[in-house]
Amino acid sequence: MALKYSRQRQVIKDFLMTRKDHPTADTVYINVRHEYPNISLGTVYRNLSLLADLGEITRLRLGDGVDRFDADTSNHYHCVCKECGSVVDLNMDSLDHITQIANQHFDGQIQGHVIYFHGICKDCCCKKCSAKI
Amino acid sequence: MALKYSRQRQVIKDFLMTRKDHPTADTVYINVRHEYPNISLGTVYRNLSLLADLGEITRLRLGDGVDRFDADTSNHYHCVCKECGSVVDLNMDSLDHITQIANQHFDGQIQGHVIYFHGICKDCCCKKCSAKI
DNA sequence: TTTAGAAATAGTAATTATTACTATTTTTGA
DNA sequence: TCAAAAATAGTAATAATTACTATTTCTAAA
Repeated sequence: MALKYSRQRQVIKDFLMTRKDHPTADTVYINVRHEYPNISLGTVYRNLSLLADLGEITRLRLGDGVDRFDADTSNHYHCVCKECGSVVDLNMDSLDHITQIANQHFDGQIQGHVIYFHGICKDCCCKKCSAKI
Repeated sequence: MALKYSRQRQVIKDFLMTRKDHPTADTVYINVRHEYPNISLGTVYRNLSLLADLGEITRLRLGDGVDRFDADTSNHYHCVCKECGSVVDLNMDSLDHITQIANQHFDGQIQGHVIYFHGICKDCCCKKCSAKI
């Protein structure tokens, strides 16, 4: 039951810390293979889940059926670009008050919320503008 | 391309309108079979997607990897019970202001948001209370 | 330093939700 | 009534993820 060190887990976490684009398990797998060629996909999934359970990374579920992972565990939100599908960080204060509002309209007990935003990312906005020129 | 009537689609929608618990495609399938025994699962999926695209029902994605469907298309939120997994309606005003707040912290253009709450539903709250007596 | 047992791995198979395919049936407008 | 378009049932395929198992790695204690 005790956690043991594994080089694979370390490589997975190190890789995730270099990325700000919230990669999927498959993307982690493809990239980590560059420096650890015979790591298995199951190992990537198992360690991403383990790290998420430990709170060392965050699992993002943005409704498209694929889990994404974020090495930044600080409290922040995300925006999904409808044009390119990218997931961009949104650094803003936690919207805790909406949990309070929800509780006033609910018979049980509300403990938290999940939010993600959707729209158009900076890059796709720029592309649209220059296309109009 | 023109939409044609289908009895199966009608039965699916009629069933969904009787339910307030946001059933999954499989739950719809199992129940609709009672009155339409040889309907196929593919037909249920296709029609739920079609009805959602038409805006006649709403598709809910609550991060557990299973789509749920709601015949109530009015603007409201949902709470997922961590004890029993039920999905309960939360009738409260739309939290449009958070989209504005998010836009102030984002370089692109935010157009909307998805929220769901999690906590303990009324029934599970009651069970916990009576267990303590 | 050796070693034994626990934990982790690689590789593969299985699972689950969903979509795609196709021959047949149903719907509907002329 | 009839023909083309749309929908269906039944089956196969897909995609993401989890489970299984023999082997390897890690680590604490001798």
